[in-house]
Amino acid sequence: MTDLLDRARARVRAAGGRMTGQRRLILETLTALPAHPTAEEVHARAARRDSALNLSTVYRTLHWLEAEGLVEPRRFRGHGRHDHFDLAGAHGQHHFLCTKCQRVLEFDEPQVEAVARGYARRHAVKVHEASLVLYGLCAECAARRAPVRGGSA
Amino acid sequence: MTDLLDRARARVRAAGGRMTGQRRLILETLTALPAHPTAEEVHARAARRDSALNLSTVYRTLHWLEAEGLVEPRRFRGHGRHDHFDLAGAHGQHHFLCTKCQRVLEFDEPQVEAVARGYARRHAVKVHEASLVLYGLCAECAARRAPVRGGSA
DNA sequence: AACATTATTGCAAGTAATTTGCAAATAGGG
DNA sequence: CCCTATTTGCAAATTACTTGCAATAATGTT
Ligand SMILES: [Mn+2]
Ligand SMILES: [Mn+2]
Ligand SMILES: [Zn+2]
Ligand SMILES: [Zn+2]
Repeated sequence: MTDLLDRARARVRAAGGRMTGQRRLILETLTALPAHPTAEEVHARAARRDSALNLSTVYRTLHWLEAEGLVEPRRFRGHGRHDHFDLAGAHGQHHFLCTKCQRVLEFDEPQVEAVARGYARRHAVKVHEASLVLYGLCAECAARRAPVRGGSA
Repeated sequence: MTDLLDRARARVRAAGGRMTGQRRLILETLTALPAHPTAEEVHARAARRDSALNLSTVYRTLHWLEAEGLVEPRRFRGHGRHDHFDLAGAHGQHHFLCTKCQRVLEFDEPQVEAVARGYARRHAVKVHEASLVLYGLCAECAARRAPVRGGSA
């Protein structure tokens, strides 16, 4: 978990940048929070430790982490127009999104990488990342919608 | 292609709605345009035939089509924060996005549906749609970046 | 340890891409 | 042709960031 902080520290130095208290705090917050938090969520949680932390600093840090490949931004249908930020490597790479309750579940699936490699070879392109999103009904919503055979009427 | 217009007409009637000239125009524009146009692009093209058409009408129609399952909204990294709208069924279901030139290529890949079915069974969820996005360098950008073995120096 | 240098931050104002309220327009049934 | 609920055009509002700038503060230097 401090692995992220270490990697970030290395990138900062390599670029002649500075490891500030805000960056440290945001990095720690990112590892403490559940998957794909929004900038607001990162800010709200981090502000519990430093109430002076500004939301724009959170955005700037998130974008810097994205440029360094340590964080991956995501957008989900039905979640308004805000971005979500996932720590690269942590949690699953793919997502299942319930179109009824908007719940987002993460998962990994090696087969997807195989599909990506196949596409890359056939089209002479390089693929650095593959992201699969499945849309449907989660177990609970599916059960509530198709209530046992025979219905409740 | 008028297939879309017919399906739309059916949904309109079913909901006690009206098939206006604007809706007809937007539907025709959608089938005439290349894949995943933005609302602005749909508006610009449709306005060539009806300069009074308002952008908000385009948005309203696009969202109505989305609710009817005839159009699927997409967001791509590196494309600012605007939405793109794909006709359901037309073009490929999956996308390759060049992170250098931002080009977006569409493709189909049956294996992805297989992955989706597997996930659905193992997690007791229903999957209605699967969307794979590959990020990398397109053939041209890859060639320009890795210029033959030996380099140009 | 104090200094100098310049990356980073906080704050406020600005922007892009929609979204919404509302009065005027009109599709379609009678 | 009328009626009237559905749509539209227009303008104002909103969301989710993004940016300019003066004040701060992290690091290398003395
Ligand atoms: Mn969300
Ligand atoms: Mn675009
Ligand atoms: Zn659900
Ligand atoms: Zn390219």
